[in-house]
Amino acid sequence: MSRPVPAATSALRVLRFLSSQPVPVPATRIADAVDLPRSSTYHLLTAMADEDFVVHYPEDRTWGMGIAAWEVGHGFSRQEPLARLARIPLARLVDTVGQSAHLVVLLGSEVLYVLEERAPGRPPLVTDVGVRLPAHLTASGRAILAVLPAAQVRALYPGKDAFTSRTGAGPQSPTELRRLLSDTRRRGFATEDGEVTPGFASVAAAVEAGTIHASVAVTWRTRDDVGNLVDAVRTTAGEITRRLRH
Amino acid sequence: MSRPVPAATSALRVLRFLSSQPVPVPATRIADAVDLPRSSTYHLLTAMADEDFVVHYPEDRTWGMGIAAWEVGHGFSRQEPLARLARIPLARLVDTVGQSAHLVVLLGSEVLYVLEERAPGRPPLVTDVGVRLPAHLTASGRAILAVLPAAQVRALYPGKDAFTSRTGAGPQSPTELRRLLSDTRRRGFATEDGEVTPGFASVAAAVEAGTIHASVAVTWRTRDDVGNLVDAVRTTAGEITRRLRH
DNA sequence: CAATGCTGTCTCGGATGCGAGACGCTGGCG
DNA sequence: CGCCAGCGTCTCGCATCCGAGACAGCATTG
Repeated sequence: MSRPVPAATSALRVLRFLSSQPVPVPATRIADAVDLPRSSTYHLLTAMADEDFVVHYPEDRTWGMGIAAWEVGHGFSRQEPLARLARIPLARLVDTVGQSAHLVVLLGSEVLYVLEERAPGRPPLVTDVGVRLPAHLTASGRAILAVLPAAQVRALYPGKDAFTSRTGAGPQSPTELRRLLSDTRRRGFATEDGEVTPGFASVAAAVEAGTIHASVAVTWRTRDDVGNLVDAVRTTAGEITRRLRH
Repeated sequence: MSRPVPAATSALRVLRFLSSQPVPVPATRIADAVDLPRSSTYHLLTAMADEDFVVHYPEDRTWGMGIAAWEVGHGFSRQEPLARLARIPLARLVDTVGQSAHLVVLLGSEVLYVLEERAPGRPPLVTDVGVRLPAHLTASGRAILAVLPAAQVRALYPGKDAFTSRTGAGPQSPTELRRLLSDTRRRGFATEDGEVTPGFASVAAAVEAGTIHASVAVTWRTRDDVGNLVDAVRTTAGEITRRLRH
């Protein structure tokens, strides 16, 4: 087994904690969150500030994210094949259907929004990039779950307790989820209507390439009249899949 | 003076190095880049992988950025007032003028692209988010430099050597730059035509709020006929400035 | 003005993380 | 096939980093 390297681990945890906060926070809060002694926290924060990963705002005695953290995040997008290759097809999809689209990956039983392309005139970023949502409530998540082996879905949703809900709608038990996913498989795409945000609906199709579990989705206002989006979404998912396989 | 916390510093340097690489790299390259002993590098990488900041690809023996690094980057965007507040005005600007727009901040004598809104039908991301370019060549950079005190501009561009060029165009000396910036100040906006990418031109206006040095720009293909963009760009810059001041 | 709570700095001794180095493994190449 | 370069793992002893705690500055409160 490998050595712990606690200082490095703490630094990374501080970064993660800070990134989850909407605004800069006092040092004591960081120390509590990361479970680190006071003095070590200050030493650590100072070192991180030297590297521009955190910024100290002396006037209001808080610490926040630094520019280097931001650059690192975008380094990931450049390096990650999925984000790199999906960008252009996703932009084309938005131009074709005139609605906002996004790309998500599965992270445990949640989906993480990795790319978003806003359609002109729409309020930007309904579901913001970087946000996580329960997979079983989103069209994107359902599209991914539908192509996973049944055993893996069972492991992610062991019982009724695993089923949170935002609006009361959506599956409430493993049985309901199983039925939903088998419908999805039969149709070849996933849907969601008002289960994430009332008044908005989505369709999604999975991107399959080896170990990568992702999906493409388009979201629109329910009251808008949208044409047939399904084919465009499936085509885009297919194209991203093809690109990932070279 | 503060204690070094070398393990944390090394971890951050590894992150920074990895984020600058277009693809995952072998461990030895990382060890060289960060100037760390081999065995320590492996311990560090393992610890970072445990926290999902890096990923090990055993099949091709390389290490790349992990999902946590990405999340941290987007935490910054959420936390940073500039990125948070500029998002919506920038989207409106793109809808108004029908061309791609972006927001940059000054970092030394370079500009860093922080936000980008693509216009429909345009190839996405001419100048990608996260990219740095020499400030004196871009409209965005010139807009910022034009509102800085002369002494600060002199400090950033001490002599002829500071003036790199991509296409041969652009200022080559402190004198030329000074004239360019005084023109910019008189006009109230900055321009650039083919000096970053041949065939593309931009206009930019500065965002001024205390210590923040940023600007908004619109870029278009020279051969396209675009109407009067200047007013829209200046209005947007003004609105972001107002939002930053509450 | 005194009291209080909180932030940031500094010191110092002991535990412990760190780096040198050896070893086994694998895949590429002649 | 045999060789070799480079990758990943492991051990071990010493130097060094870490954490307890004391202290000083600065608000805010009564």
